[in-house]
Amino acid sequence: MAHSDLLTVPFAGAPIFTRSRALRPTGKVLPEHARSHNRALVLQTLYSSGARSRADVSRETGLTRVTISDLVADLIAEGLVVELGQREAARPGKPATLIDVARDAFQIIGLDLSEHEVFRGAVTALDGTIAERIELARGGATGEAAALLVEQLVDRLLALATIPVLGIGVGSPGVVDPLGVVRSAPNLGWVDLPLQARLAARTELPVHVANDANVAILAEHGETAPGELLLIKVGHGVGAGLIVGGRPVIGGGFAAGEIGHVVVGTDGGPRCACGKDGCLEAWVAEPRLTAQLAAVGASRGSSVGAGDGDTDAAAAAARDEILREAGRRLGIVLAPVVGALNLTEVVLSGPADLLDGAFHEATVDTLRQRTMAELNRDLRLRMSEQAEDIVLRGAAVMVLSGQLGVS
Amino acid sequence: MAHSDLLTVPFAGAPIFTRSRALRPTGKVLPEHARSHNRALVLQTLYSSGARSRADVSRETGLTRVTISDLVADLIAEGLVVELGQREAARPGKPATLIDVARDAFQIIGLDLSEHEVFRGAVTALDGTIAERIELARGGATGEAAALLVEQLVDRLLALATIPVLGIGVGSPGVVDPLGVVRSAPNLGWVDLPLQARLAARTELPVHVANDANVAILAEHGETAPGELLLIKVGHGVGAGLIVGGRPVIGGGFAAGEIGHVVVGTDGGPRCACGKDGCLEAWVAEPRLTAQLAAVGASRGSSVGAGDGDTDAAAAAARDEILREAGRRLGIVLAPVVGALNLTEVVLSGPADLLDGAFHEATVDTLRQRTMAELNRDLRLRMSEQAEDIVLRGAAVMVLSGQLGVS
DNA sequence: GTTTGTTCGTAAGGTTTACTAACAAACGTG
DNA sequence: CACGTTTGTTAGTAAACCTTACGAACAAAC
Repeated sequence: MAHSDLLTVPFAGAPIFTRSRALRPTGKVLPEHARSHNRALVLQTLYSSGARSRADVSRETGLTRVTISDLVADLIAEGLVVELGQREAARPGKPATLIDVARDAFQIIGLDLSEHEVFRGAVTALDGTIAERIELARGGATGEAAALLVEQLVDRLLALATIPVLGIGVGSPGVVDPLGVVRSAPNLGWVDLPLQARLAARTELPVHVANDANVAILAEHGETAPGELLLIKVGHGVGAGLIVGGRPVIGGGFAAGEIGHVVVGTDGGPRCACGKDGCLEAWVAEPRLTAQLAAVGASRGSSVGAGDGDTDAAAAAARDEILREAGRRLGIVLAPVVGALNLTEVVLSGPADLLDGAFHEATVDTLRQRTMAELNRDLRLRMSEQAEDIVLRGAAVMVLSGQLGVS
Repeated sequence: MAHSDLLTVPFAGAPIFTRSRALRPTGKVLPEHARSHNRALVLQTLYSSGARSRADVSRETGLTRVTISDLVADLIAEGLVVELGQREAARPGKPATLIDVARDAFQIIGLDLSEHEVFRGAVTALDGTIAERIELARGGATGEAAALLVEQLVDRLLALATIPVLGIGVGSPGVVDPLGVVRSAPNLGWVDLPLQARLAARTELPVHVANDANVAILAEHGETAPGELLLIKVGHGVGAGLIVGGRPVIGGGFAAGEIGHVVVGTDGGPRCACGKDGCLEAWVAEPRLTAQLAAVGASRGSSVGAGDGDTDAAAAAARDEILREAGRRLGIVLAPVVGALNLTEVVLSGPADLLDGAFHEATVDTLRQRTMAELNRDLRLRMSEQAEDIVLRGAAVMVLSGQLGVS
């Protein structure tokens, strides 16, 4: 009973439910809402499975061919789906007319405001492929100046779009509420900035704004789609995005994933900018790591120099030790989260040259040592393969998901 | 747009969503499913608001009076709702006919298998009020013997029920999957025990089985119903129940909340039965605490003795220190979870004489010290008011929720 | 005592939605 | 070339909720 994920089916004596359904029905549901859901289901099916016939979609969704035809007619009329002509394959019966999401009819604009020095933006295809890219040096701008910079970035991206834009997705640092108000972003000096409303008013397009890590996890989730996923985003700060039960976690105060200032361990640690000792961010944020590495002389990137072998080896060992300790600290903080949520997959996103070696290993080892082995046997910790575009691509997914019900 | 919690509404150019909707539509939705949802909505409204007229329900739900009348007619025919006669109040207009959930027409059977020495069970009213109660000494029974004991308990409870039984709810220790198979419960020696199926076949009633802490949190959630809630259940072991985004968290391996064997801090700790040092359970499980308290001579419960004042005061101080340290350890483990999920409410369940003083204070203090103050300002940590019946009452809620869509 | 306005619950009819049944078109196969 | 298969559409039906309308019952005002 797949639909029980979405609707309660509360007959006395009815089959037992999966417990994934809503505990409290929140409002009425009309037949037209069911139709909207089925529309999204069709788009979802086409988007993830590629070009199909109406009959194929019917078989995959369980809806009848008639209903699919009807839904598809609406979608074609709206320009969201296109007919691609007849299927080539040699099969008995009337040849199928292939249909697909109108992948080339819309572009998406994505913004990544999470980096310290630059605001990044891109025009992408529906699948997240980046067509155009702009970086705008922030130059330390904060408050209204930073907001104006964002608007300028959007304007320039819109000018680069060659076809209609489906919507704008923004990954911002800080705490962002569901209405797209940046409640608090210390680095940018934003407090209660109605970014969604500002951009929507300016562009007259659908705009979605969310926390950068929560946006990034959408890019990751689009690929494998497990029910439980945690993404750790290491950059100027440390943030997390969470998907639990297949849904993004927002948090009671809209601050889910703000894990950077949780204290690690019980043995002190470096003094953090927030005043506490041993915050996760004080251990593993990028600036701190690079500074530490520089201090031991193992320069980041290529450590090739004129030094002799011994020095090189010693430097490499010192470098590994620093990264291993940082990875260990991340594992210490994650262990309770992994245990409590019984997570199956954790993804690391950030500079690969820092995270992808000793750091990664230490985090895995620490997680395994500090959680119950039998329960978390199939826990996977991996590096994100999305590199620096993860927020931009996640922003595209956010728009796609929000506007079409597709991911 | 309250319905967007349950159904996607994916028009291009449609209003911005709350992000609480499903990311991936999981299956088709038919009008009849909408009807089921609305049925549950009516029951929910009546259950939580008490006796109302059809017109009242119409106003509260947003459905028309006609539709409510139709749904209520069905529910009355099935015996789930009853008419109570006319409203007394002096108001203009035709007097309303009050209707309510048939609170006296069904009982629920709840089982709590989480205690070490006894299996507890109860016959409750729909609201969780306990009508009859049975405790069965386990006597160290494990495996099939323990399963037979559960069946015996159910039989005896069914015999005590005076009216039809809506269903059976079971809170079991260990890992329980959504189909009610106890995947693993070391204390009871259960591995892949299909408890739900066995009891359902034996009684021909709807049966719901879940982990004890996940059941307990339903009892707590019924009262305040915030979106995010964490319950820590301290007993022979330590377990947690989680509600995130209004939904119970199950976990990728169905082991969400199994936090007892997560290692606390970075300074070692007592050796745990699982072989690791410093597991949460080794710090704060009830047997360990009582043993420690006994060792310093501050006997649990009344510490009144023949000793002089100084000794008493010293013993009390030692006792407080033990509890404070345990509470601190709990706070250390919870801080990352609270931070990552941005939880608003944490509930402690267990022996109040252990948890409700220094322990509680230390946990709160530690949580505040180790998380970001601004984000978790409105975090509340409180003792459960449900005492020992929390699992039994949660089991009733689980049945109510599963069978009627009501909580 | 009558009138007026309000409220309740129901009845009738319409719209939306997805279903079943049936069919024409188009193709491969024997 | 006849036949079976597959596709997509047409036609009709059932379910679910809506709007509109109405009788019944009551309070308040006259």
